[in-house]
Amino acid sequence: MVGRFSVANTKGLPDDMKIATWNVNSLKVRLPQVLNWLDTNQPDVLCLQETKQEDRQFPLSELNQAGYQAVFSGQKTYNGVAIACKTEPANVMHGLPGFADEQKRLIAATVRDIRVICIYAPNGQSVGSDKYQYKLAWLAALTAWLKEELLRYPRLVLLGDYNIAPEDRDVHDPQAWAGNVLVSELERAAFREIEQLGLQDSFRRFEQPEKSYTWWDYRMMAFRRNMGLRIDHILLSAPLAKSCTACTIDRAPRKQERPSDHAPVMAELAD
DNA sequence: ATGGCTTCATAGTGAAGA
Repeated sequence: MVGRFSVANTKGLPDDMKIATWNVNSLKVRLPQVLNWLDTNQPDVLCLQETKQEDRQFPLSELNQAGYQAVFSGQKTYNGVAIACKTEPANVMHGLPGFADEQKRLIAATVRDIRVICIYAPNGQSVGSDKYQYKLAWLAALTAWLKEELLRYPRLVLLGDYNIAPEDRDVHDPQAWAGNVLVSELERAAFREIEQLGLQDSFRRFEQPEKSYTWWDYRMMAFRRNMGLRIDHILLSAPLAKSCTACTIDRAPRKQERPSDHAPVMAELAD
């Protein structure tokens, strides 16, 4: 499909879109890997989470040199989200409307004709904790807002670190994790509510290897033993899901020196 | 075994992540 051009496309851009997400666990530390990954994979859009840096530190010129524009919403130490894209982003929005929050967890922009929403959902720490309640409230506010956003932008992708493994097959050891944060029934119900808005998990639209995960603990040699969770997702509205030709997890960066604990996920769209 | 590792922070008796 690469290199296909449509008559209607006056900018001469291909109709294909590669849209990716990666929790980098500090953009400062991971920038060389991010630039390398962009160079190798050439996505049209890369959403980043846990950039962990204030906006004035954001490596905009490095990304520009790599051929990407970027919008970002960061803070010191924690959280932080960004969208890097090859074309001009429009209608940029920071945070969840109506949800007062110091934590930088959402940024949205229109790239070409697609509404891109980059999220870093709260971790929740432990079931029943204050942070767990905050996670559920954040997800509820996200879902309520998405309902309107989908009316404004029918071609919409919601991607990022959801901090939810939707099903037992997304968990390396479902018995050990049962009832834990990231897999608890209320979190999974919140994920299904998002799906019920008409957003489809692009990864599950295709045949996938068993035991496919996007996050592995740094400890216990968890990556080598594939003790992981699938918690990073790319959800597509119906018009985009129809044109999705692939969704893959790229484990290669997790094998490198000083990796993020998350792997990138990428979806490919074709008209 | 509530640990293990990594980051950012500060110099802790660390905090948080997932």
